[in-house]
Amino acid sequence: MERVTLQTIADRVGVSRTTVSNAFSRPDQLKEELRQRIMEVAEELDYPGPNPAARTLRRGRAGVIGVVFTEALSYAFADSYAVGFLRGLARVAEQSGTGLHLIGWPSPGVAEEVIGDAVVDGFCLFSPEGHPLVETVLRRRLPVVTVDHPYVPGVPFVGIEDRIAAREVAAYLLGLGHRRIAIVAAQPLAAQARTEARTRPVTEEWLDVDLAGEHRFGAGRARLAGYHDACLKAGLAWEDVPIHRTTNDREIARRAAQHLLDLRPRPTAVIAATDEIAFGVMDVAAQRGIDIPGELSVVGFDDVPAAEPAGLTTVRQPITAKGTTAGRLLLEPSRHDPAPCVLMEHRLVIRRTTAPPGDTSH
Amino acid sequence: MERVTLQTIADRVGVSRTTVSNAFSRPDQLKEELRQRIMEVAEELDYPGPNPAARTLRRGRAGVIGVVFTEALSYAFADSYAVGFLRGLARVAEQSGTGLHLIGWPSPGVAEEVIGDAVVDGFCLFSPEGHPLVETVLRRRLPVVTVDHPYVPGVPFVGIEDRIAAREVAAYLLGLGHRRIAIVAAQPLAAQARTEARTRPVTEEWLDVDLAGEHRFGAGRARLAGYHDACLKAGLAWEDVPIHRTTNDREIARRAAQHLLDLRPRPTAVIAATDEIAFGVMDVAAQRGIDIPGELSVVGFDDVPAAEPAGLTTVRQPITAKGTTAGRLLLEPSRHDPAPCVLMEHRLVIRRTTAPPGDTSH
DNA sequence: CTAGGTTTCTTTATCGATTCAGAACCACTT
DNA sequence: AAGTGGTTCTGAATCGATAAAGAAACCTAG
Repeated sequence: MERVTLQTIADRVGVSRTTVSNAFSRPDQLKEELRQRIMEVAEELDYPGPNPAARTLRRGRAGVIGVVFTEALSYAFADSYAVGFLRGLARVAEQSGTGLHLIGWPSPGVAEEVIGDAVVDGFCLFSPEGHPLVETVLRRRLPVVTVDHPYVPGVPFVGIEDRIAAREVAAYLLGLGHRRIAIVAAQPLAAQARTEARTRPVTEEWLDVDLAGEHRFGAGRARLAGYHDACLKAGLAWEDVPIHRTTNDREIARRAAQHLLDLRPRPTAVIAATDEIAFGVMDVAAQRGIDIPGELSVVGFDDVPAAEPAGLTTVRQPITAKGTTAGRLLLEPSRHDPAPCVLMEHRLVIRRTTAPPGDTSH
Repeated sequence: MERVTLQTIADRVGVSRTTVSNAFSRPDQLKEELRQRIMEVAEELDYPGPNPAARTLRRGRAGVIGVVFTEALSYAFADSYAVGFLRGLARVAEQSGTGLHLIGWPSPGVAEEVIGDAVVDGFCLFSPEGHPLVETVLRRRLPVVTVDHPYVPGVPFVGIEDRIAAREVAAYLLGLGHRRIAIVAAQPLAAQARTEARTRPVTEEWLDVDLAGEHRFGAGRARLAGYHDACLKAGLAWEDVPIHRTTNDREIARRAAQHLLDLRPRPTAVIAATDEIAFGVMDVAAQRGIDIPGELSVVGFDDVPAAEPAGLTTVRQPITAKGTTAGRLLLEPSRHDPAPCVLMEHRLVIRRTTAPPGDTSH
């Protein structure tokens, strides 16, 4: 049996293809009676409706936006920060009848092809710090918005002032009196691939935080720069601050935490570059019977939903609002001339995982 | 400036359009030297790569599957059960280079159009209990897999034995000695729309649980039927069991919980049809200073990630595995003849929110 | 030196719709 | 009778690529 198309129906009813097309897409363009007849025949022939690919090709509009993650999607769905962002993005997309096409980066090469083949009207790049996919996406010459670094000239941007926020949270710990502070940085997979294995001390290259315009680098790096600023100001030698890096994943972060809590003397505080990582640190502390905040203070970053019940001191940023803003930037028809660069608010939220350094006799 | 297509490049280089196409899609079909030259010209003309819509039209394959939710996406992303499912689905999709097109149902009418226009090779219907979108999706005549009810004849299905599992969890509570049990059922929005406002006693119609083949109805209904079975067996009059229904949303569930905890005598146990709802009940209990499990036992269903830290007694079902299974069913090339109906394992997980009825003097 | 096989590129025929300009018809006015 | 304006429908052109088959050039071996 041949495939049923508009033409099949047109022939059967005895009208032109155009008229059948109108019956589906512009019912007001033809007599109700004829439309009825066409619909009946369509039903009879089991016509599945106008082919979306053909329609998209002709119209030049897909009604879908692509959301590109730089890690595997299965990771992204485990990360409440990413999910919160999607929530916001979905809200505005749905309202305008726009679909969401999610693209992850499970392994090098796969996503490149998917991006090239994605039938979309624009892309949202989620936290693509230094990732090769950025290039792939830009080559499509479609509207793009970047979320959370890097700032690409000419491309709309949504983020927060990571460096400043990081400075605040580190300053808060220092203000409590902590001096033996350890850092768990979130280094994106892409950067990691370029250097060595995980959970090893951060390389100088990646750690060269003394740079202007950190927006051109990742959020991870910007936060690190902020921690650095605060330490410097408090008179702490940056060389004395142990730093480990890890992916933004609770389980993987645990490994880094093991190393840091093995240090002697043990740090009295750990700064985690994300909440997810902070949870990993707390897991290990709990497992070893280290009291938080009595023996160890922990701070995170992001204020994901689970942070509140966990009592985690962290930096709140408007996760969902980032999504809605990014969505609006992408869907707005107006051509912004200087690409907008939206910097959202953040706030230090003090909960129960931080206290002045206490019992540290180890 | 005119748009750049394969033809533009072909003309400029002086070869046929097909050759340029091959340069992009089948590099082995032409001399490396020529390919280089074509790529150079493409670069020069700022060609964004072969148009995906045109490509899809010609190839007849999109490399994308649609995932249809029956609520707004912004809700779905707040529901860890849905997110867990997506995680599993994403895993298998990514491995085969398949994209994910998410479609929600923010308000009647919008999704229908999006579904009709979705450039996909198949659909995964997520828990579409009695939802009108099922029809819309089926009309596309593409491969479909249904997750969690209803069972549509001829359509592959993935789920668990909701009724049996629900029976178990209710029987457990009854076994502990509870007699004043209240139920918070999860009624899908679609069914709700057909009846009245939320948080009112379930209508007889929806509640007519005494039916064979509950697979044809929703998971919500199947679970209710299971609770019913257990009560009946324990000699509890079904009429005496207060039931409220609500959406699967923590916040909305709180309202239902308010009503139930206002009852005098107050129930000693609450059966929630999902964990998310159970959390809502626990929120209200905490807010009113009702001790769990001392004064009130609570059980959920699903065992979402947050259930463990919360100590919630619940029914575990393989959330992520459901996603991978659904994905495989959809991506597998083989035509299953009798549509497969995969029933996965479940298990009652007893934690800290349940105990024999204790202090109930109110 | 030629039959047969490769490699490399071209030609022709779609994929399935939408757009846009215009034809045919109708009812009314002047 | 001719002009005006609307509705309803048609035909041709187009969206941007890929598939399949064929032609030309180039090897290779007998």
